[in-house]
Amino acid sequence: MASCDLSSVLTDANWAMYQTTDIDPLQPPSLNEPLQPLTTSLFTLMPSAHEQPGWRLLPPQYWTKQNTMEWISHHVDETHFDACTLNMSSCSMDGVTLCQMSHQALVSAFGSLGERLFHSLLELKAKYGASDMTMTCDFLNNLLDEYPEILNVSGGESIYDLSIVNEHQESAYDIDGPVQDRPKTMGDMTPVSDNGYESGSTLPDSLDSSNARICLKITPVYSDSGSDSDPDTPDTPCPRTASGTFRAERGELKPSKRGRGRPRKQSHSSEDYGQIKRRKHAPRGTHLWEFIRDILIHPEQNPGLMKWEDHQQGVFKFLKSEAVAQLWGQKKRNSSMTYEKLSRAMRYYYKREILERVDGRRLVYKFGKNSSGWQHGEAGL
DNA sequence: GAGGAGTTTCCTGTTT
DNA sequence: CAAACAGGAAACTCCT
Repeated sequence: MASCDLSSVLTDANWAMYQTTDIDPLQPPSLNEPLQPLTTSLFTLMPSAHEQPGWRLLPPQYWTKQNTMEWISHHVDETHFDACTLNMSSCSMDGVTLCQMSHQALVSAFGSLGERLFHSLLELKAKYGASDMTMTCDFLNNLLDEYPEILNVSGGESIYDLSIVNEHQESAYDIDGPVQDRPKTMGDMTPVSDNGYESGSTLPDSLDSSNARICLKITPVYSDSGSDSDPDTPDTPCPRTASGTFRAERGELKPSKRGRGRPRKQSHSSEDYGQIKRRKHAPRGTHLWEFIRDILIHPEQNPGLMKWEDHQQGVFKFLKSEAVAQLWGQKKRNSSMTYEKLSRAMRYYYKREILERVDGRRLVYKFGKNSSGWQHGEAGL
């Protein structure tokens, strides 16, 4: 019963993140926090920006219940703690509540995991400090002061519009929706925020996604002015996603064939962001095939995404290929992931015999001899 | 910093 | 005709 409730809930949380079109976009995000408008809008937007969990981006006191659960899940994973022993109600608290918990309270609520959670919480509190949010906002405001063009591409946007974002939650979530469903938004977004690649790789943890989201929010402005971005500037973002949009929308922009291969990532000069330091690389996570395997062995957590065609043989099928790709993209913080790209990576596994071909069957793959962990029926347990 | 693994991105062509 | 499949090529991130 209580068994693995946590993982279910956590998965639900993940799903909520993925299924952003369905999640409570209008859910009042409990904005009791004493935040200023900019802050409020930013942090309302931030947590679902990418796969990067909100708890990594926010000070604990600003965590939502979901953030808290993600955080707990993170430690459950790291310690291989048996989540089944956890009481779900203990996990369902926001950051404010969490921060008020004593060491003893944490231990009694989470057992042996509580000790670790307590220290993690201490570290996070120390790391962010109470003023971090303010600093973040200050930085963003300074950034906007220094680079008003960020908001002024079409001459009218102001920081005020950022707070408007918060008033229109559907917009906020719109930018979170599956990329496939919002090519224009993303395409339009890229000229400013994102050089057409990973957003914010040049921004620090606490800022990158928030910044990206600001840009996301204001991007509709760019849709008509994208060409205004100075084509003479060496660093002119000419993002792939955007160029794709442009190509589709503007015949005259159709360039000669682009070169083969992955486009070179736009590099910001170090001065671009002043003192901003480059974000540390996220640790390499699970591999794609493991991600796929995990979806298969936890079908209850990923309803309708994939299914076993022949579990004994390791044959499985994508039911919602794009959704799986989006989920994978979310995990890798890559909002432009598609099934096409994912499947390319899958095909590389043939050579390594992690996967085997299943001829003549679309969306069907088979685990190969170099894969593991899918054979046993831990699924659903 | 080099080099390798594991993707990611894009492309062209083929098959279903 | 669209979607999926195949696989080459090159860029990129992360890790050792």
